[in-house]
Amino acid sequence: MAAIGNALARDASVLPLDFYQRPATELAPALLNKLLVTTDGRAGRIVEVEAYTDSGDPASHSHRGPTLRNATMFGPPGHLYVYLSYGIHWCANVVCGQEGQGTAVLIRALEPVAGLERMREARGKARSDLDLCRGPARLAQALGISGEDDGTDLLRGPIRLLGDGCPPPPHPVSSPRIGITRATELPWRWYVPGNPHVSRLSGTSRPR
DNA sequence: TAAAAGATCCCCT
DNA sequence: GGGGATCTTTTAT
Repeated sequence: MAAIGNALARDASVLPLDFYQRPATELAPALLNKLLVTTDGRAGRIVEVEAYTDSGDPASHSHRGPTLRNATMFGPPGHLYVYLSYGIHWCANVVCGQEGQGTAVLIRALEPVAGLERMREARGKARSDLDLCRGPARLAQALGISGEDDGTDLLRGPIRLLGDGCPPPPHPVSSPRIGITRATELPWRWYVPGNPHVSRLSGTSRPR
């Protein structure tokens, strides 16, 4: 599409490896406004993220050490960790830090930028374009991300992360993480203030 | 072998 | 705004 075509032509920078080689709490706000792009032309701007740090974080999948499911999370940074949530929903994370550390950033919401027709097809239940990518499982469905994409190299594709030439917002907002039951006091969720595609504007995590 | 929990979404009121 | 769906992964017995 023209939108993504122009963005690629203006600044097609794939984010380099060292962009990912830092703590999740640093990478998370830096990911805001970056572009998640698929080879078939779907793209979204990241507007909401959450940091999950190493085994010291009781809410992180890496808390109890490596398992079959979270193996990608303990792999090299710059890769996509995709897992199945509640037995139904796929969610996508950006692996960061150092290999073996087990830290990643959950992508919670995107603003659709290109390939909206394909997103609408993939998200038949979305009642409006605002619901296409608002929520971690929704954006995965909209972009066609599933378990087959676990371990994808974000520098090579088929799913890639682009710099876009657009810096993070000058004043990203942080709040507690959503949907977890442990370490709910840590303000490790960041979002672009005022963006309607953010899943929840005032964030408080809900106990189950 | 069994049981419980889970980084959610959707529909209904 | 609230509750049910749904099933994989992990941990306990």
